[in-house]
Amino acid sequence: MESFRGRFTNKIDAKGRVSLPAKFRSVATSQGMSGVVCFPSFQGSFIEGSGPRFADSVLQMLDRLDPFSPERNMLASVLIGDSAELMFDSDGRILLPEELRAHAGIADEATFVGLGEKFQIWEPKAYEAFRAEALEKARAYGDLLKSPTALPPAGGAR
Amino acid sequence: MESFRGRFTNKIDAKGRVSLPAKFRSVATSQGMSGVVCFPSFQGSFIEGSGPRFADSVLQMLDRLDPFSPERNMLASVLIGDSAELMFDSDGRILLPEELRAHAGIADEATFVGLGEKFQIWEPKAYEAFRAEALEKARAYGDLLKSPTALPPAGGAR
DNA sequence: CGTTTTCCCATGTTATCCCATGATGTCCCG
DNA sequence: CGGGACATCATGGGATAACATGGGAAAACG
Repeated sequence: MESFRGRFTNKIDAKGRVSLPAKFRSVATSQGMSGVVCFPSFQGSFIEGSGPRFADSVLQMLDRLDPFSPERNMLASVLIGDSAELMFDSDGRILLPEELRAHAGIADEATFVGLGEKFQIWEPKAYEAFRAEALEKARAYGDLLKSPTALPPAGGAR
Repeated sequence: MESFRGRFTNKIDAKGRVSLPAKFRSVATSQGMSGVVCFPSFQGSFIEGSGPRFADSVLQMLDRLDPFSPERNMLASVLIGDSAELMFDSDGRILLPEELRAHAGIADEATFVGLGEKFQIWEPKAYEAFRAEALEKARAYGDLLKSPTALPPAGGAR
């Protein structure tokens, strides 16, 4: 099962187009969609994106909440209301909506970060800062890596 | 169950290509992947690599965390975002990304070290130095290796 | 109509394929 | 036991394809 992996920084042209990294494109395509689903993160200034599979599971997660609860409404308005289905053109590019770009503070370059089932789109420098912090915290969170099915011996991340 | 074993030093050509040792190649292939997954170690200046089995176990571990939790986000950024899927070409070579090479200080030669479920890629001289130290430490750590048939099952994975 | 989006083509760069070479290792047969 | 004959492997280089990127023209939209 393919997943989004790796980090790529691409340019945004005058028309607002940006190449979705070829590898991401093939993941989305393998899930049966000639595009990706994107929405603003509610945790920071970046964009969350995924193929149809994860997008569907988000819907399922929402359905587990009380349909009229304020929590569900809030989450749904961001995860669904603010989301966009971005189909890639014949050259594999997508058009990032102004709103999403503004949310992430993206001007003329965008960094795509693969995270497994989903990926994120960042303003390059902002990601650089986030990553530095993540690298540090990762050590602290390392304990999570040792859980149940345990990673093979020499443990990947300590 | 095959595992990565042995040490090999190969040259990197002008295009950045390097032969994955044939034995490593067959391990990856036996796990169903015509390539390997590599990422910068956050413990030192070398590259970590593995076949799909180990890589998938990392993905599964991440899937046990809530999809939007900061923990998952940070771990995935480091473990997946910084990793690269390197498929070998028809001659069994991989193309080491500039970033990984820089992290390991690799110029025109790379040393592959098998470690069982995963392997590492080092700048030859750097590995030489590490190995000398490892040999010494191994003496002290030797006690940690308990016989599998020893009485108390030493509880879980560490 | 004017604006935005989509399609199509051009270009430079990078990655991939394909073939050649030499070195090493393996196997078989005398 | 020795000596090829042959496979495997690492390595180099030229040719080809894939990719990111820019721009013009057609099409859709309001």
